[in-house]
Amino acid sequence: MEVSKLTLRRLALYLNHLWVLKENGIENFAAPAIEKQLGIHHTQVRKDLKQTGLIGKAKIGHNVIMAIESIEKYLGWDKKQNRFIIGAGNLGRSLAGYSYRHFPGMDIVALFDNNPVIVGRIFQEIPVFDIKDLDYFAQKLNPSIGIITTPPEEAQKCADLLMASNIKAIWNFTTAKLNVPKNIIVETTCLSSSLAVLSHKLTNIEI
Amino acid sequence: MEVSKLTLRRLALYLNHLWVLKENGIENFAAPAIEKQLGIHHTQVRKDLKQTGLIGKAKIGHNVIMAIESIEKYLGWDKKQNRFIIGAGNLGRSLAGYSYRHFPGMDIVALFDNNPVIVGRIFQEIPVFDIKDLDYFAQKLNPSIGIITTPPEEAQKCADLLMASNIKAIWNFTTAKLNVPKNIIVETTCLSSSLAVLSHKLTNIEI
DNA sequence: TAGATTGTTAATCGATTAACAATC
DNA sequence: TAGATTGTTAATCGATTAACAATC
Repeated sequence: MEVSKLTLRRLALYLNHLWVLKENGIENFAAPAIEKQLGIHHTQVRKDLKQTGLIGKAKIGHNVIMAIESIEKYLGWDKKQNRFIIGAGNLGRSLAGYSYRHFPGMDIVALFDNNPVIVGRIFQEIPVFDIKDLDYFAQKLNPSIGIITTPPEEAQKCADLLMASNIKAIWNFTTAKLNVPKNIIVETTCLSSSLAVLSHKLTNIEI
Repeated sequence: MEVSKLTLRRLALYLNHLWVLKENGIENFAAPAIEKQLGIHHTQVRKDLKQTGLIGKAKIGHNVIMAIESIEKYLGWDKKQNRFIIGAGNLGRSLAGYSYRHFPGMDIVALFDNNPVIVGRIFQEIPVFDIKDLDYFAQKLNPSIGIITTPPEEAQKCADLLMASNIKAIWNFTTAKLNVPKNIIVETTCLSSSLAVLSHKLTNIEI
């Protein structure tokens, strides 16, 4: 059966938490403790972990390190994968800087831009190449994901370029709706959606 | 009854789409067309719009401009509200640059940072102030939302400062779990959650 | 042992989709 | 008028929570 999107999102949250536990040298964790700390029901936590193949021990719970490995493997974050970012503006540069710590398996190897002032520069140790050379570098580095952080007007053109270079997954940070064939995976992160939730709560609390 | 978070998120998506229609001078739109373009079921679209008070006309649908106004009002995006960003790194600078076009009602009036190299500079026409002066500017500008874009280790400290300056809503872009009293509204945007969905799909399609 | 935690099944809850009469 | 679209109610679907026996 298809795993739920919501489970996948929660797995990322567990990981964030487990890394902190690991850093603090904590060996085991239990679902009821996660419920307290992250506000996710303990039964839900167990079901989510089970999806990744994890089996706990009664009274003890789960081993932190084994759980991290299991979740990372399940998400495909256990092996290095090259990623490209299209659009070397502030958002692109910001994502280029996310370290293994927060995005394991997320190795940005190149930024691309069409602005000659930016092309050739280096941000967070990642070089900015000319968008015209995307295909050349794609052949060389074989990236699995292309991340689009351009203005929305450029997004479709960038998606087309990525697909032409045989990239199968796109992480879209623009508001544009991308037109792609069914075999291409697109995940759109719309920041204004999150703001909508916050804003609405705020206006209603003030009444 | 409480409106669903999912409805609020979708309302932001409709807005993105409606702005484009408005720019193209289109007067009316219908739910079945939205379904085609955004992949959201037409019954769902009508229910969501109805939440904001919109009533359509059979055979015609809804007026684009009226719908935009209704959704913006519902989300509290119809009136100017000052916002502060804590953390003037790339992500903070990026958000500072979001225009009214994508984030109406989202007026960033100040960035704050503790890095003396950055304090005093201006990004996207927004000045960076010293975090020590947060309270002074909060009294002056009365911001409704504080946006945290610092490293996760600093996030709780920033949240405490925001609350001390009487800010009631926090948009948290870090992986840290913030400890706040119930009357404070927190919305956490976890970028790695979206990546998790994409990554998992990618690993499974390759099998 | 006693009791905390596990995994699983059943019950509940909420969200999405289907069906359909009303309407412009 | 005919037919596209509306709003609403009912049916379905899926996700969350409750209950509980098993276990370490």
